[in-house]
Amino acid sequence: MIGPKFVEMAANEFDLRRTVESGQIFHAMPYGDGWQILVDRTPLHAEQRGAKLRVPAGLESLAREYFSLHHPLKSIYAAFPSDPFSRAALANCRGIRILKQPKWECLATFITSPVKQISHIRQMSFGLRARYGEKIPGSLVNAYPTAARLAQTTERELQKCRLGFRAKNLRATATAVASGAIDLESLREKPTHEARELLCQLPGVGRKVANCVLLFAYERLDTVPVDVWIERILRAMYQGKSTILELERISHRRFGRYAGYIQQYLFHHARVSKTLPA
DNA sequence: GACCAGGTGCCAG
DNA sequence: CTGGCACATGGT
Repeated sequence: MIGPKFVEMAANEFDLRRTVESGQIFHAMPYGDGWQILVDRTPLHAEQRGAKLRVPAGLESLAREYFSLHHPLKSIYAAFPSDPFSRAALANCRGIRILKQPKWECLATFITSPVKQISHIRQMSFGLRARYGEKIPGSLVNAYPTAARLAQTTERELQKCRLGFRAKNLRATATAVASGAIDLESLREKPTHEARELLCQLPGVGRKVANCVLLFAYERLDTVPVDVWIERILRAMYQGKSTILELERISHRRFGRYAGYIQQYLFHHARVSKTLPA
């Protein structure tokens, strides 16, 4: 590709394509032999060749942090359960890493996610970016709109991005963030349960969305967001009638401190293979 | 045209 | 605390 000089970095136990297609982010663009991912306001063009990752010179540390190249994948693999479905998930999803996402973008995106397929979440993200996001030179997509910008819109305006009943929640939460009623940065230093409690006070944020934000933006790798897929998987794995909350607790206890990672592999494997545990 | 999608909030029992 | 339902939109 023409453009800035590329440098190679070591990236063992990393699968770029699987990672960006695993339902964590919704705006990665295929580009050249790799992907362009707008990380906050920095377009990150990454290509993978085996255990090497090629990124533009100067963006190595951004790439290391965003792709979480410091996570101990070998230890995480070792924590996987030994049932056939979990082994198959590991075999087929090896190399997926939990990204470190910008906090507001992650929160806002998952507020738009309830009862939507991943392709629809992608469409809403692109719509919001195109209408309200800052243009970034060299980027295929606009930045995710700031909370302040979305706080200025009206619900009717937001509906043009086809958000449906999510528009009201997104606008209200944008207002809470923009006004300082909640400080997303300060959640970083709080225990997970306290951070979750604060997030759940926001309109449109329940336990599942809060857990996605904790896992994908706050590096709480033991957090398990239980959506319809994970619910079906866990019900099959641990037969017996349990509430969603109980399923979350069971998996947290059984999977351990990387439960969120294991959850992500089970989720992605179930989706791509269209199978559930026997 | 029913049915479902990375849920949440609210209400009845 | 638990189960049931509405909520917008788009794709099989």
